[in-house]
Amino acid sequence: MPKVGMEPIRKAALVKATISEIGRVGSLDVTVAQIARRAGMSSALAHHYFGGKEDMFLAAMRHVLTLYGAEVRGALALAEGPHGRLRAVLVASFSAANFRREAVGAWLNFWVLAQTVPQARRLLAVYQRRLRSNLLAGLRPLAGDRAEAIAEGLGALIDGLYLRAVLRTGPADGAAAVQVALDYLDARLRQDTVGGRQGAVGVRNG
Amino acid sequence: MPKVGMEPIRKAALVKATISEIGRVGSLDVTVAQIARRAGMSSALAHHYFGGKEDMFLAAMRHVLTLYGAEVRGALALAEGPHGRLRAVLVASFSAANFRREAVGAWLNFWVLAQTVPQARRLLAVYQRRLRSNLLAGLRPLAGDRAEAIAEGLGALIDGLYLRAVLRTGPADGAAAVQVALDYLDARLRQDTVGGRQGAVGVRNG
DNA sequence: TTTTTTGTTGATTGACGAGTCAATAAACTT
DNA sequence: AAGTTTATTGACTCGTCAATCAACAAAAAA
Repeated sequence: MPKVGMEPIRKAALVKATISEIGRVGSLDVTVAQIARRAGMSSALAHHYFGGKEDMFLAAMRHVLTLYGAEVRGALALAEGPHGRLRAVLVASFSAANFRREAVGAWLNFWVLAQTVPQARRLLAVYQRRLRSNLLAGLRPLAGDRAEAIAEGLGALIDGLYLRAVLRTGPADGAAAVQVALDYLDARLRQDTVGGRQGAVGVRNG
Repeated sequence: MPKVGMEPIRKAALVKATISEIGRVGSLDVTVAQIARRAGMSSALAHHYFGGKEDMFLAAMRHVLTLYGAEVRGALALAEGPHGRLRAVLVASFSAANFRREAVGAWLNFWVLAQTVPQARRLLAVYQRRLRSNLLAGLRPLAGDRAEAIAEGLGALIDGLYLRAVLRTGPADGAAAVQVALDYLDARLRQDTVGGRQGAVGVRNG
């Protein structure tokens, strides 16, 4: 059977299997054997192609991140104007592909991984920077110097919506999540046009 | 040495040690031996007082949740008016005690646990319901029928801010988090008073 | 055709960890 | 004093799993 040029195919299969298994089990407590089996090969082969389990995790994370990045870029290419670009980022973030249970579960566990594995932390930092920069690009023309603050809140809100999707029992509702994010955005931008400084909730005292 | 009435003391020590170790290691991959050692006893004794590792996790989770609930209740007792109550919930959520690295790290891992352990999921659901209800109590007088939507967003935002605190290297800045949440609140409430239906970002087309 | 490179796996190793048990001892009861 | 309950641990069992290895097979290069 040994055909040649298997390496990329097997690696890709392992990456996919890693994400699947993490999503299925709901934690990083997946064995290499489990992953390998789902990818249709022996555990020894998995070890052959990747240095070890951690490398598989990192490769899986990179893959999820790459897919996400590609989707955002694609949506951004078609978007017009600051509003359109912001919408695009949000829609892509909660697209069916990125917001499905499996991916979200994997995402949560990457967060856990990032607490201890510097490589993972770096990858997550890359994602955050990219998200922030994408948001800022759309926000600056609309909110000026308040763009930074809005972007920070919006970024956190997106992460929070992901987090909450993990717990929901049914299938994740991307459209609803987008709506929540858009409502936030709408409110913050409107706030700017109104122009008052004093917050209705007493923002500055306390 | 065997004094009598040790049970509650040992259990409490184990619960605290569990939280500490999860926070320190950054994952649920803590051994019973580690927890027991930090609590100053043998692993056999830990097994004696708790049925198993999972029970320790759940007890730890319950404890964190209890502390959080107590802090919120305390803050709420002093608060006046809807604005004050909302502020109180936010300030308590990001108080030094609840927002310290250790607790936040534990929190993240409870989320992971909730993916597979029904008990854990139920506990988390309790927290979410309570938070939601606290927020709604403050929001309804201020935002009427839009309270639900605002509460949902605010809840997700809070969770997201927790999530992001996990990744930050320095000490968590609770005051900054509160500010972000208040800005959100301020914007959403103001939005109401302005009264327009059509979103500035094109909220309804999609 | 020999050699080398690439693909592939079953079997094994070595470590680690959850949970159990038997044994010891202090305190409380009768 | 004898018996019972509570506290406590070292040692052990049993399972699991990451990682390695030796061996085999096919393709490519020499």
